[in-house]
Amino acid sequence: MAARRKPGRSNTVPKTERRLQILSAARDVFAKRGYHQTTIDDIVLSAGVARGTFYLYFEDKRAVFSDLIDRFAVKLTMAIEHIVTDDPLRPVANQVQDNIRSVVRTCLSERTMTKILFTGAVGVDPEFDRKIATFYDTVVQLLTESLRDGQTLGIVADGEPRVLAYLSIGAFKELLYQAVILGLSEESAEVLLQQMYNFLRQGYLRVSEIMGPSKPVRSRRKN
Amino acid sequence: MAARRKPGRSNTVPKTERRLQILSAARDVFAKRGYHQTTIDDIVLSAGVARGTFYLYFEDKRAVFSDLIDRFAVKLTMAIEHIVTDDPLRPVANQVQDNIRSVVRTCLSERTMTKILFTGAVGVDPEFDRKIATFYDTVVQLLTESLRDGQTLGIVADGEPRVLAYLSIGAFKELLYQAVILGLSEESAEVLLQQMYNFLRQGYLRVSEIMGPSKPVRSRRKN
Amino acid sequence: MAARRKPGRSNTVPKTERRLQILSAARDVFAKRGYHQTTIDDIVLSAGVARGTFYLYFEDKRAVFSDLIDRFAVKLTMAIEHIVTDDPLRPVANQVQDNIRSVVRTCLSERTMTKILFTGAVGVDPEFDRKIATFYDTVVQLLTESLRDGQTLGIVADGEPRVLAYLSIGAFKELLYQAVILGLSEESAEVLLQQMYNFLRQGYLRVSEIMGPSKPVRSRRKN
Amino acid sequence: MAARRKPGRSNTVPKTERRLQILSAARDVFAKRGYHQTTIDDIVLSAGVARGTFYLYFEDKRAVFSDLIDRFAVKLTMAIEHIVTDDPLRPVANQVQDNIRSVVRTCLSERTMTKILFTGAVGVDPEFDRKIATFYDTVVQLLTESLRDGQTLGIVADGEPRVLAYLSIGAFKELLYQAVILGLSEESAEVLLQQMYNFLRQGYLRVSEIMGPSKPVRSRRKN
DNA sequence: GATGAATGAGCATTCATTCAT
DNA sequence: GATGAATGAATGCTCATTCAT
Repeated sequence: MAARRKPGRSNTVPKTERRLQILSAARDVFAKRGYHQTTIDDIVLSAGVARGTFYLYFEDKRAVFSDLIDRFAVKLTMAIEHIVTDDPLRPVANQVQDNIRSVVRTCLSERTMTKILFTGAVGVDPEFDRKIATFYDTVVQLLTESLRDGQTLGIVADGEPRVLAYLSIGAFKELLYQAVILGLSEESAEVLLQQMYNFLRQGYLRVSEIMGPSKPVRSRRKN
Repeated sequence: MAARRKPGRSNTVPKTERRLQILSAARDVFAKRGYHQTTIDDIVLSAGVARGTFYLYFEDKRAVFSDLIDRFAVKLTMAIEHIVTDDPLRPVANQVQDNIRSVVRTCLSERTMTKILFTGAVGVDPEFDRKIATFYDTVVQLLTESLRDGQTLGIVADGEPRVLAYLSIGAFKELLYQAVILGLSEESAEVLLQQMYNFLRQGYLRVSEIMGPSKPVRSRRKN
Repeated sequence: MAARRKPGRSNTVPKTERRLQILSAARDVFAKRGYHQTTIDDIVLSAGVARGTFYLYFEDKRAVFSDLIDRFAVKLTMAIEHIVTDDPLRPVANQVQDNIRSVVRTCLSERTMTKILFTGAVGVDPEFDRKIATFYDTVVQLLTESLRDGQTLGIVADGEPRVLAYLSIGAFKELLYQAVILGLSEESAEVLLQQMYNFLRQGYLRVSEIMGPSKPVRSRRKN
Repeated sequence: MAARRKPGRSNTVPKTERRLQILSAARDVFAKRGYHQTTIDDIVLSAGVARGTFYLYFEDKRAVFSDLIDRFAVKLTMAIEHIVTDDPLRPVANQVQDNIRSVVRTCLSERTMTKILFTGAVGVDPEFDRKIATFYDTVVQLLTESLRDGQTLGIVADGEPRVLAYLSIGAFKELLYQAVILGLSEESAEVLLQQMYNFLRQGYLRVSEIMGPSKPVRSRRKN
C-alpha cells in the first residue's frame, strides 16, 4: 500500500569510513548512556544507518565497544614514552612531566572515550572485564617496574613499588576523570600537570612525625 | 484454575533476618557477576527463597542494590572521624592515620561491598548514577574543606584543595580496591596505612627541580 | 528481633458474621475497581482480616464474587411478582408497575451490587460467564412467556415476544444502571417508574406512517 | 552470548497488512475469551507471528484493544445520519428507520466487534473505562438532543429526553447484542428494524389506564 | 479459627540478532 | 552492500493460594 523504499546502497561511503561513522556514533551514545543502557537501536539511529548495517561491520554490541576501548588504549599507550635515566639532555623530571602532560592532553581531547574507559568499561561481561583488567595490569606492571628502577637509581622513595603504582594511577585516573566530567579546557592541562607532579614529588601533608599507632581503634558499629 | 504446587510457609525466620538473608545473597551475587549480569533468579537461588519472596522484601532489583550501597556508605561514613586541630593530646597525624586505618579496615572486612561500591555501582541506571555521584560529591566536598582548613593551619601544602582531594581519593580508592581484589589480609591494613600515609606526606618522586617544560637542567641528586 | 504478634483468634465474631464482613468488603471493592482490577489483598485489607482468613470462608476470588451475584439475583427475582390476569382487584397495569417499582427500589438500595451485576459480571471467566448467561436467560424466558400470555389476552401488542423481552430488559437495565451511576435518590424511583411504564405502553415516536424501506441503504464505508 | 535460533524476515507482507493481520486475530481472540482472559500469546499464536512482532505494531495489549474499539466506534458513528425535519422528500420516519437499519447492519456484519464493544469493553482498566464512558456519553448526548428537538416539533412524546435516550439505547444495545450472539442472519435485519421501530413508536403494553400506585381501576380494553 | 510469610506459575515486555529483499 | 521487519530467548514482576504457627 505505502510505497516501500527499496533496499540497497543508499549512501556511497568507503568501507572504512562507514565503520568510523558507526564507531563515532557508538562512542557518543556509550558515553551518554553507558554500555548497558545503550541499545543497538540507539547506535544505528545516531549513526543514521539501518540496524542490519551495524552487523555488517561489527560482530555485536560488545565488539564496537571493544574496538573503541582498544583504539583509545593504544592512543594512551603511545602517549607514554619510556623514561631513560642516562641522557643528561633529558632530565627524568622532564620526562615524567612530559608523560603526564601527554596523557592529560590525550584524555582531554577525547573526553567521551576517557569517560567510557574510566566508568563504562566495567561490568560489561565477564570476558570483557578480564580484558580490561589485563590492559590495566599491563599499565600497572609498567609503572611498577619503572618505580622499582627509580628506587635503584635513588629517584623514587622507598616503599612497595606496586603500592605506589596503584596510588599514582588511582590519583591520576580520578583527577583526569573529574577534569573530563567537569569540562576543563585543554588549556588547563598545564595546571593539572603541575598539581599532579607536585603531588607525586611531595604529597601535601605537612604534619609532625608520629611514633606509632596512636591508640587502639575503637569499634564504632554500636554505641 | 489450574492445579498449583503447594505454597505456604516452609521456613521460619524472623522478618528482619530474611531480609538480611536476601541482602547477603544479593551482595555476593552482585560482587561476582556485577549488577547487570545479575538476575533476580540468581539472587533468589543464592538466597534459597522463592522468586515472590524477593518481592516481599524489595521493590525490585535496584532496591536491593541501593540498600546494600546505602548500608555500606553509612558504615564508611561512620568510619571517618572529623579531624580536630586544637587537641595537643591528639596530633593531626594520628587522626589522619586513624581515619585511614579505619576506612581500610572497614573495606577489608567487607570486601564484596567494597568491590561493588568501587566498580559495580556505575551505569546501573541514570537515577542511581546520580545518587552515587551525590554521595561521592559529599565525600569530596568534605575532604576539600578539610584540606582548605589544613592549608590555613599550615599543615597542608599549597595547591587547589579540590584537586588534592581528587588525587587523594583516587589514590585511596584504587589502593583499597586492589587490596580487596588481591585478597590482602586484614593484618596488612597497617602496611597499607603506612604507605598511604607516606604518600600523602611526601609523595615519592625524588628528582631534581626543573625550570620549564622539557628544558634540560643540571642533574642535582638529592636524598 | 521485633515482637511478633502471635496468630490466633484476635476477634470474636460469629462465623456467619465474619463471612458477611468479607462479603461486604468484597462488594465495595469489586464495585469500585471491577473484578479484574480487584486483588485478594484489596478485599482482605478492606475487610480488615488476614489473607488466610479469606480462604477460610471462600474457595477463591470467584467464589466471593459468585456469592455476591447469587444473593443479589435472588433478591431481584424475589422483587418480581408473577402477574395474574384474572383478579379484578389487581389490574395488570398495577402489577406491572409494582414489579417495575420493586426492581427499581431494590437496585437503588443496592447500588454497588447493581453496578457490579450490570457491568462487572462479564468476562470473569468462561464458566462464570455461562452462569450469568443462564441467569439472564431465565429472566428473558420468564418475560418472554409473560409477553406471550399477554398477547393471548390482548394486553400486549403483536410482535416477536422474545424480541420484545430483549428490548424491555435492555431498556430497563440501561436506565437502572444510569440511575445508579448518576446517584439518583430513591425518591426518584417513582419518576423512573412512570417514564419506564409510559415507554412500554406507548413508545415515544409520533411520526406519520411509512410504507416500506424508504430507499436502498447506501454503503458509506468509502466516499 | 548463548546460541539463538534464526530470526529474520520469514514472511513478506506490507506493513499495513501485517497490522491488520494482528488486529484481526486479536479481535477474534478478544471476542472468544474476553479481554482479561486473552494473553499476548493467544493473539500472536492466532495471528501466526512472533511475540516480538506484536510489539512492533502495538504498544501493548490495551493498544490493540483500543484500536479495535476505535475503528468500530467510528464505523458505528458513520452509520448514523443526522435527521432533518424539513425535507418533504425524506420523512422523519424513514430517516429513523434508515439509521436503525444502518446500525443493525453494521453490527451484524461485524459480530465479533459488536460483542466486544457491548460486553468486553468494560473493566479493562480505569483509563480505558473512562474512554468508553466518554464515547457512550457522546452517543447519549446526541440522541438526547435529537429527542428534545423532536419534542419541540411534536414528533416525540413528552418525557425526560435523557431518560428516553437511555431507554432507547439500552433496548437497542440488548437487541443487537442478542442478535449477534444468537447468530441472526443479516437478512433478518429488516425484521429487527421493524420490531425496534414499532417499539419506539408504540411500546407494546395495551392495558387500561391507572390512577395511582396499586389502586384498582375499571378495566377498559383498547386496541 | 486466625494469621501472614512464602510460594511459583503465569504473563508482559525488551532487545540483540538474522536474513529475504 | 544496505535495509528493516521479524524473531524469540531472556527476564522482571504479580498475585492467587497454601500452611506452619
